[in-house]
Amino acid sequence: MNTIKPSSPYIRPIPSMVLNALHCTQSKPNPSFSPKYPSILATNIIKSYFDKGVIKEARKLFDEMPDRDVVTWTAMITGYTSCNYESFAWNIFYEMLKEGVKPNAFTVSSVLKCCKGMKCYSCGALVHGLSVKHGLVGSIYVDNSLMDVYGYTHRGDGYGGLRAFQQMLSEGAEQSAFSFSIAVKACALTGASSHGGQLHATSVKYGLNSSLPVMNSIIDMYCWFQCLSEASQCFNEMPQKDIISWNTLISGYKRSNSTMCLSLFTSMESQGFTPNCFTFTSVVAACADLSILTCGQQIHANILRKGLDRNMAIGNSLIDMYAKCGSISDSRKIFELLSFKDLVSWTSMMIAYGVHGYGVESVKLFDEMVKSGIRPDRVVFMTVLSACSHAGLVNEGLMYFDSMKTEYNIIPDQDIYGCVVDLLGRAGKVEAAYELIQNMPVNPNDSVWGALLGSCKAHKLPNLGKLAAQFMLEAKPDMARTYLLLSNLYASEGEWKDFAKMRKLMKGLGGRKEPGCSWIELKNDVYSFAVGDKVGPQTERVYEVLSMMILHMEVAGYVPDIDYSLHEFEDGIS
DNA sequence: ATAGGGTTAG
Repeated sequence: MNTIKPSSPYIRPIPSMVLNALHCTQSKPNPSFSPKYPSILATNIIKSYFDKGVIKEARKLFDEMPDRDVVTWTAMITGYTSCNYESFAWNIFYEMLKEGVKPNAFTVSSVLKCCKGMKCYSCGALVHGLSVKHGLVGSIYVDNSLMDVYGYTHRGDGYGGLRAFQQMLSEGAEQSAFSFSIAVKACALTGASSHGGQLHATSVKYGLNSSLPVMNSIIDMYCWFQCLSEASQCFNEMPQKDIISWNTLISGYKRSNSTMCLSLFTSMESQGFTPNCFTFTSVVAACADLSILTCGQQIHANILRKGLDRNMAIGNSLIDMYAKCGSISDSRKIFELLSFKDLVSWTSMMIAYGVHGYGVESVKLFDEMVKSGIRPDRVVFMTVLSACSHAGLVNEGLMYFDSMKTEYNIIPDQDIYGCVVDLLGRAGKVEAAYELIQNMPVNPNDSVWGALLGSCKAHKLPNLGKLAAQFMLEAKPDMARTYLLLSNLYASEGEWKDFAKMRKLMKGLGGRKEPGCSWIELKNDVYSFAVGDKVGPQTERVYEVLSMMILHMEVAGYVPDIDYSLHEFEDGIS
C-alpha cells in the first residue's frame, strides 16, 4: 500500500524521552543510553514513518542521523520500496555501497524486492552478483527473493508461469490459494481466454473459489479478457466481497466502459464500502477518459475529504484528468502539491504540457526530473521527444535520443523511432527522417510510417508520401485515413485509376470508421455532437455563430485543411 | 529491520 496520509492526525506523538534520546548524541550526552541505542530507536521511527506513508519525515530523520549502520540503510530501502518509491530505494542502496557499508541478507532481499518493483532485471542480476560476492546466497530469504525476481509471472511471462503451475499439478503438489491466484494472474497475462475458464473450473474443484484473493484474481482475469459479463457474474455470485473485489471490477470497467465504471463506484459507496486510493485512481481515470470536468472535480472533493490528496497514485491520475479536461493550471497545482513525485508524476505533467502546446515547458520539466535523480524510461523519452518535436527543438531532441541510448542503455523501439521521425519530419528534414527509417535496426511499423507520411503531407512531398502510405497500409490495413490521404495524393497527380482503387478500398472500411465528435459539459450533462448534427431549437443560432467564427479565422489567415474532411462529404454526413 | 497471492497512475 502506498497511501500517503496527511502527517499530523495519523502519527502517534513521539514520547519526549525518545526525542531526547535522538538528540542526546550531539548536544547533551545522557548516560542512560549507550551510543548505539538512539540509532536503533531512530531506525524504528524511520520504519514507522514509512508505515504511515510520511516519507519526507523518514528521509529527514535519516539524513540527520550521525551514525547509520546497515540496519538503518536497510530500513530506508525497505521503506521506500514498500511505498512504491523504488528508484529512491535503489539510490539509497547505491549510496550505501559507496559509503562502504556491507550489505547483509536483509539488505539484499529488500533490494531484490525493489528490483522486482522497478521491473529492472539487469538490476536484479547485478544484486545477484553482489550477493554471491558477499556470500549471501544460500540464505532462504535471499534465494526466495532471487526466484521472485527471476520468476515467470512477475516478469510478465504468463506461459512460463502456467507451465510451472502445470508441473505442480502433474506432480501432485499441494495446491493452495497462493499458487492458484498466481496461476490465474499468469493466465491473464497470456491472454488465452480458453485456459481462463478451465482454471476457474479447477479452482471450484479444489474448493478454492471461496478464497477472496483467488476470486479477485479470476475477476481481474476475466476483465483483461474483456469478458465483462463473466467478471460481473463472478462478482455478483461472491457471498462476500472485499474492497479489492470492488476495485478489481471498477478498474476492469474503466478499461472498457468508463460510464459503467462510474456507476459501479456509486453502488459501491451506497453498499457501505469506503473507496481507497486504488478505487480513486480508476475513477479519476474514468473521468479523464470521458472528459467530464465537473464530475472529476466532485471526486477530487471526495478525495480531499478523505485526506487522500497527497497520495501519489491519485495525484498522478488527477494531473492526467485535469489535463484531459482542459484545465492545465489545475494539473500544475496538483503536481506542485505532491511532496513526492515519481516517474509517472513527471511524465503525466509533461504530457499535460505537451498536449496543450507547451513543448518548451515539457522539455524543461524533463531536465528538472533527471536532475532530481529520477531515471527516465522509454515512455518519458517518448514524451520528451514529442515535446521537442512540437516545440521545434530538433537538436535538443536528437540529443535526448542519443543520451537515451548511450547514457541510459534504452534500446529504441518502433515507437521511439516514430517520435524521432516525427521530430525530423515536422522540422522539414524529411529526407533525413527517411534515411533514419532505412537505417533503423528494427522493422518500421505503422507509427514510423505514419510520422513520415504526416511530414510528407505537411511539406508537400507526394512521391515519398505515396511510398510511406503504401508501407503504412501494409503495416495497418484498416486505417481509413491512410486510404484517404493516399487517394488525395493520387488525385493531385492525376492518377485517377489508383485514386479509384483507393476509394473503393476505403468504402470497404466504411462501417468500421468511428465518426468523430465533440462534446460540451453544461449543467451536469454532457452534450455530444458530430458534423452536421441538429442540436435542437437553437441549431440555426449555433451555425450562425459557427460561420462567424470561421470568418474570423479566415481573416486571421487560417486555411482549412480539407484532406481529411473529404470522406465525410462523401458519406453525406456533412 | 528480512521473503511468499488478488486491486492503482504516464
